[in-house]
Amino acid sequence: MTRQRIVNRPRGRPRSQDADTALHAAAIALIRDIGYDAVTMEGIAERAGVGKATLYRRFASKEPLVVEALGGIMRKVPVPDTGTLGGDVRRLLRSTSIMYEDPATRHLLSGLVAAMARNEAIARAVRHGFVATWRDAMRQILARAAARGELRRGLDAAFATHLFAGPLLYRFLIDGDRVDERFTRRVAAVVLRGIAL
Amino acid sequence: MTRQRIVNRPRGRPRSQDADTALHAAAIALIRDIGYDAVTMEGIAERAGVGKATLYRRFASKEPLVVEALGGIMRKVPVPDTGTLGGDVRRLLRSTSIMYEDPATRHLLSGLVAAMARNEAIARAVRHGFVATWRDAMRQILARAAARGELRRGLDAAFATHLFAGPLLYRFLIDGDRVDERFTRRVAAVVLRGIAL
Amino acid sequence: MTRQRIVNRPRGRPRSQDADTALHAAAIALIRDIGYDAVTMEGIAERAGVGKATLYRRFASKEPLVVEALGGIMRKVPVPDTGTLGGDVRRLLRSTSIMYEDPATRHLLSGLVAAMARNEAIARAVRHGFVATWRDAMRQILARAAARGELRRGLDAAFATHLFAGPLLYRFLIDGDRVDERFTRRVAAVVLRGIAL
Amino acid sequence: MTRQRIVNRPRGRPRSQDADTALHAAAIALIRDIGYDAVTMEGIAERAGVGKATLYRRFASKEPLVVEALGGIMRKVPVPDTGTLGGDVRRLLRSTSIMYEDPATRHLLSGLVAAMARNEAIARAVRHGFVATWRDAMRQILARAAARGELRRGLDAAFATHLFAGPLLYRFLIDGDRVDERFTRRVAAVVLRGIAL
DNA sequence: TCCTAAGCGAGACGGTACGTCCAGTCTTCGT
DNA sequence: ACGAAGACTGGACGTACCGTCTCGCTTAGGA
Repeated sequence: MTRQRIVNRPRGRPRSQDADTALHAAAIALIRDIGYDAVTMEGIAERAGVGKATLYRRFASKEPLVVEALGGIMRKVPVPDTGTLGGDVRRLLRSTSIMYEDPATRHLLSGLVAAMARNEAIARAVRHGFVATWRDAMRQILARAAARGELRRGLDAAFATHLFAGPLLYRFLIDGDRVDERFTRRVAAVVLRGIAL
Repeated sequence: MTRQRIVNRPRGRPRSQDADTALHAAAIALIRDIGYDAVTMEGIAERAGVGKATLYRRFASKEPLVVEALGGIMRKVPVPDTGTLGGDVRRLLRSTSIMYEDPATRHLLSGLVAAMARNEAIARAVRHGFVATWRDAMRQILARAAARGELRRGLDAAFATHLFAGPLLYRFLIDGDRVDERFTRRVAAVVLRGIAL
Repeated sequence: MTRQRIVNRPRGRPRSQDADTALHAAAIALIRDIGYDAVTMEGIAERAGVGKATLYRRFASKEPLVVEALGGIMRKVPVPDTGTLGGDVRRLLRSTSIMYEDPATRHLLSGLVAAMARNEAIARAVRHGFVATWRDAMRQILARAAARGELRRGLDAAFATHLFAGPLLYRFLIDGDRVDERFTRRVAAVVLRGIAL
Repeated sequence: MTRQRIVNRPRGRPRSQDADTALHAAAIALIRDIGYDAVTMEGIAERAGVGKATLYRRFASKEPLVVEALGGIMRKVPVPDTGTLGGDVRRLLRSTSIMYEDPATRHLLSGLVAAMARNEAIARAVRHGFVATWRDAMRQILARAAARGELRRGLDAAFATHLFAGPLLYRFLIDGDRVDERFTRRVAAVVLRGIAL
């Protein structure tokens, strides 16, 4: 007896991978060139050399497109392992702040936060992507510190994320200031002292 | 010789105060009803029963209008004075979180953050308004605590604002979770310990 | 054991000459349902259960398809032979007018004239089809009348067609009125008198 | 006592006469350049230098626009008065045929007939415009001929229109042939004989 | 009491982008 | 090799807003 087909075998011409790639690239390029808000679906399609129908077949609006496009850019948060809690936290905050600092991604991020604030689907996607990744990194750092006896066990990683990442977000988003190393070190120092044994 | 004009004495029919009021009200109402992004200048003018020219004579775009309209709503952050640093901070955070919680202002705030992220003029207005007010409240609290000897003098109020308000912002904006009293108390406790003498 | 598929049998190759039939039927049906202009190639293909490529392999546009589809409908103009010129003409005009009157073909005909007016290929096809047939019928009638001595020999059949069929066309196309028997009789009477010996 | 306002005083900015003129001109020009069917609303608006909204505010589709635009072109059918019925008819038919012949209006006319065949509103407009004018011309000619005793009184002008204009229409629309003077003279001769006293 | 300037609501203006639909072509899978 | 399914680019559709510009009409202060 032959194995049963999984399900829903696609019929007709399959979707072009090239079109996806071109759309992602066009979206990123346009956001950098003219800013998130000035980007239009029409402009993306044209820049990508893709018909509007093809674009709309994939993305109902520009937000999901941008989320997907950004996925390839800010996917990785390297989990540091310096041997000490303080070293790990400082390095994690710093690598995050560098992302904020990068003029290339700067506008993308603020635009993305804007989109999250208004669109629940975007918000969910980001939460399950970058945000979850960050929190997991924090969880590992805390777990190792606990294993070394630097910290009590069971400290809430989500709460630690709020404490460490919140100040950076505030400075970036509300103040519009640079999130430099001096700032991340001060945040790390104060919060680490606050959550110490 | 004729009397010198003081300055730019207005000529012609003065601007209607009613129109301003109606525009503010219409903007707020529409944001609550259909969301910040779906609000259009056209819609505001119609809802306010005001000509579009009248609207554009006052506001170049919807952001300044919304900022002004919101000014009347989130003007006051009462500066608590409980006699202890901890009490003051807990009360300040709590009153802030209540604003986040209020379903009435919730959408307004996220929409405003969205606007800040994309529009420098809005960002400036908000920074010089609500944000500055909050930081001043923090400054007073810290000063009183220092005067009581609870805290060292000269602690950076802006930095304290990042530490206290940042986690709330993160939770509100990124997680989309309720900013309840338990959360504000935990933030207050950790950060106070971190900045303690 | 191979189970027999009840429904949703995947339609593959066995459809060759059925496709033509289905396309004709779909075209006719759609013209009646939604009108000539609202008919699209896409709609015809879908209604016929035929791929668009299959459709385009047969017809470059909807006009040739419609012409071919209509061929089966308005193929025959019976050449009357009543024994007198007047009888023949009256019968020919009447049978033509009945075609105009038929609510089923009415829209098809006006749509076809519309297509002729704009598309030379359609025009040629119709001229070599229905129009030529009609003129030949007229030629036979005139020839028999001449043989009977009712009419001079060599009367131009094309011109007679203009004289007899033109008024019907005008009434049908321009006035949008019914082309009833009273009308065809009056036309026959006047024109016959005009071309009499 | 002051006179009452008539009615419905217009409010807001009045519609621009320039836009109307530009739209008419653009429609005519485009039909001549690329043919009736290839003309799009978008193209008309662009050629006229007019916003699409302005165009759609005036015309729901291109047919009414074309009808209106053509109104200015084929308004006049000069009613001939040569002193004899034959002279009048020959002149009327000839001036009509010249309109058919004019390469400028040729496409317009066939496109218009196409539109009539499919759109009742267009058909009505044309019937009450050009068609009615032509029939009235015919009526005057017949009346003068009757007054001169050349013809019996009360001959149906509409029917005469069918007889005279129908053959021209058929030749123009179905055959696609030139409607030259020889043809119009032959038609005039036969039909006049057919309706003679 | 008029005059003049700037206000007012209404709505048309030239534009841009929207999201949908269809044209005509191309690609994959299954028969 | 053919046929269905459905992807592809391209472009018009008709709508909604943008920000500007007339309209006819207040509404004030100054002459």
